[in-house]
Amino acid sequence: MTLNSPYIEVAVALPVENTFTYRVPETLSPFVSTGKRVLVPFGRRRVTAYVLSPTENTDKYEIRLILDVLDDTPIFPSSMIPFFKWIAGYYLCPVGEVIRSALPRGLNLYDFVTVSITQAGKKELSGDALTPLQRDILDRLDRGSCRLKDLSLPESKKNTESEKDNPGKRGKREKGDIPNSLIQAMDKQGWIVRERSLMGGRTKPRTERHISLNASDLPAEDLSEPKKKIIDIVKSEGEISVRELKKEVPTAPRLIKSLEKSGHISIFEKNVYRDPFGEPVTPDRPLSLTEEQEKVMREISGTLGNGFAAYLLAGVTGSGKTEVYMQLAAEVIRQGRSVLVLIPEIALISQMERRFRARFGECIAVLHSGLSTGERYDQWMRIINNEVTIAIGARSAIFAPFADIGLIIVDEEHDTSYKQESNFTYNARDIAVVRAKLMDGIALMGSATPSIQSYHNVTTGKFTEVTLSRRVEKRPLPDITVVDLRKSRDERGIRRFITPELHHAMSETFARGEQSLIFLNRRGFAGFPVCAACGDPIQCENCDVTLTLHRAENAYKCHYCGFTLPSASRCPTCNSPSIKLLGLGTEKVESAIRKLFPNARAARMDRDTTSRKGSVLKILKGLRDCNTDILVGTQMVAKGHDFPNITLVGIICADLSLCHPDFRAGERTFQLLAQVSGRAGRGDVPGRVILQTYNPEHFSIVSAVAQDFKAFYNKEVAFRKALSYPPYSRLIQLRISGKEKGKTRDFAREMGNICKELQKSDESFSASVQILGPIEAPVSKIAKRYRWQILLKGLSAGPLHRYVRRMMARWPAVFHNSNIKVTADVDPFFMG
DNA sequence: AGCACGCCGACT
DNA sequence: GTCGGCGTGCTC
Repeated sequence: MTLNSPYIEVAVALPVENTFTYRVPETLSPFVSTGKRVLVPFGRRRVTAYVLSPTENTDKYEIRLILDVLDDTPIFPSSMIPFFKWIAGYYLCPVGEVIRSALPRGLNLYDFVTVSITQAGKKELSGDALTPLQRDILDRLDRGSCRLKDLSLPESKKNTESEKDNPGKRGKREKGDIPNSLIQAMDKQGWIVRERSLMGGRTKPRTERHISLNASDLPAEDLSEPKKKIIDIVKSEGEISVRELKKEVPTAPRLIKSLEKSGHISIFEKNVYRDPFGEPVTPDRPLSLTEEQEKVMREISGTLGNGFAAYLLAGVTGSGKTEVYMQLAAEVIRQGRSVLVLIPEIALISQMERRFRARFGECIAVLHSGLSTGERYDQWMRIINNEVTIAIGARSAIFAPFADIGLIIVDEEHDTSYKQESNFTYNARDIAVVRAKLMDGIALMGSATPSIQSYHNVTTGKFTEVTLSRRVEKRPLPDITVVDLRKSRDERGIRRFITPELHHAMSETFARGEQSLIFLNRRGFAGFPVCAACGDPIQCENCDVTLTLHRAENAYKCHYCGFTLPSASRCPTCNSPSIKLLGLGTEKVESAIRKLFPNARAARMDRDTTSRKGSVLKILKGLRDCNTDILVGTQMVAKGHDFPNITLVGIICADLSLCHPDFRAGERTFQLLAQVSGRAGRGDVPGRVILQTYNPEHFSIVSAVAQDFKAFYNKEVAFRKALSYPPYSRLIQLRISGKEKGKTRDFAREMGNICKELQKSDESFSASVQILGPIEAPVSKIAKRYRWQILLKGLSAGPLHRYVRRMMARWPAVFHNSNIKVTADVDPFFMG
């Protein structure tokens, strides 16, 4: 596309609200188009910006020229711009930030400052007119120039190391920042110079050396045998990479040089895609559908191509949702449009990707956090270059740069990993519906345990419900037994959490040669270590939480910031050596099971055992090959994996997720229990579930036991309505955090006053916006930052969002304060 | 995000 | 009296 106006509207890749107008010099004009990145002067820096559209000069500003065009082809289609703008508006985030987070990492160029020493500075080093800090800086620069940002780092590193030696910690070491004024002064003195240069753009296409035969057909007779072989291969292949060639002729890299010299072949670099796929899969064909599947297919495919529609596919585990997804996808592709499939983060190596690849072959891109930056970039470019029609991935795949999308599938739509918690917070499930709407496509959300939000959308007519209520091959649902943990309260040791009922069931299962899955939603060994002498819990230095003992690592660990304390430590309060280990985690359960079943092969699956790449696959393989009899795990085991030989599921304590200070605790508990239970008996053998709980009469647990979603929904929704929580209201949480306890508290209170003031100032706000707080966050300190929060509740999204936008516009400094951070979390998930 | 400008406390 | 801290505001 060529621009007919020399002016363009861009969004800079910085947290800046506005968009900006630049002029394109004639020389660059043919290369600029919507969706490309350009380098622009911004203030006294150069930054990367995204071209949004051509525009007119408004004469309001002095318009500057763009410096360069950074892309050969657009890196996002212009049809995505309304989507980006919608997200920016809804999630109260600058559009440049939205685009930056959507694109592959490591593409952008940015200015940075390097500092180097001058001759005058070197002379000064030998004198004695310097302060120690100045001397230190010049001394380091004398050994080599460095980035301004890195200047303060090496020394503080030394400090931490020396301080690590003595266990008497509590050292207050801030990151030894060097004041900018000092650098400025030294620049003035002429001891140092500062320069700006561009950095970044490290993510690039990978190239590989290829060879091809030259047109002039030179005789190959008098060549050596290996050289002849190379010529033969290139003759039949046409063009081949040196890497491939090496497999046939190991000495090829040396030989091709002389072949090039003699004019037989030419060598050149060619862009290649990095291959993120694991082992190849064997192709399959569409299965014939059950009557139920057929009905769902007919209902949805009948509306394909007729504009926007949203469906909630409520399908029990094992009811064959994936087959429906695939056949719908095939239909959409036949209509010439693309398909987007979102899956929960944890199921990266899920069956979904394998099954889609088996059906659709090479026309699939994958986008998930397991990819390297380069692989991610390549997958992105395959989509941009129209080489694929389907993209599968975790939440960030919602930004896959297809120009036209006919169908967006969100599998396990209730899953909390669709909510992004860092950077700008979005919910991929929610914006999937938005993107489908903007594209006139179809959003299809599937789950065995739908979220309250989505089911509510069904009752209001926003979504259409379609159901798969029967398991394929008519496997029966598992039989669930509830064990009241209050009755085993007086037991000691292992018996307290592995009740006789569970123990008995496990023995039987093991004796029959079948597998058991033991679920506990907490990792580590003991989650509540307490000093036996003074009774104080062992707490994290940086966070307001109790540490968890991890036996395998011989350390107490903080699950929020990663802080560790050697397990041999004494009580930090009273220095007593005896620490009682209360609470339990998967590690303790695993060791108890090894004691109870010395002959069984036990394994554990949680964040600690799966941190290394490939370890999940290994654990799953152990199960599949029946090399594991008992698997202990956290919620990781509840998600998306097929365990065909498991006939018993044991839930150690169903209540753990119930006691969070969060209105969604019941919903999460129900989903987790229903999902874990669904893991039992997927093979030919019916499953059995032992569910241990302290609250056998809690409705989340009762309905999970009955596998009755509707019963749960009706109770839960009544409670939400009574307290006016979502889906009967909208929430925005303002999070306030700072390093100083008192200042953070004062700031939060001040902020609360601002909120109230704004609310009173406008009648539309006083009627529609409620302010709860400020209160100290349930976890009052994380990573040395004190946390407060204000919850804003509105009966509808419009006024609530307008209210916060007004606040951000009127008190911008409040949101861009250097010491105290305020962020707005739209539709918060975790209230902690 | 950076970077400049502008206003108050502890130093010559 | 100035130096230098950081709160506030702007970048087409």
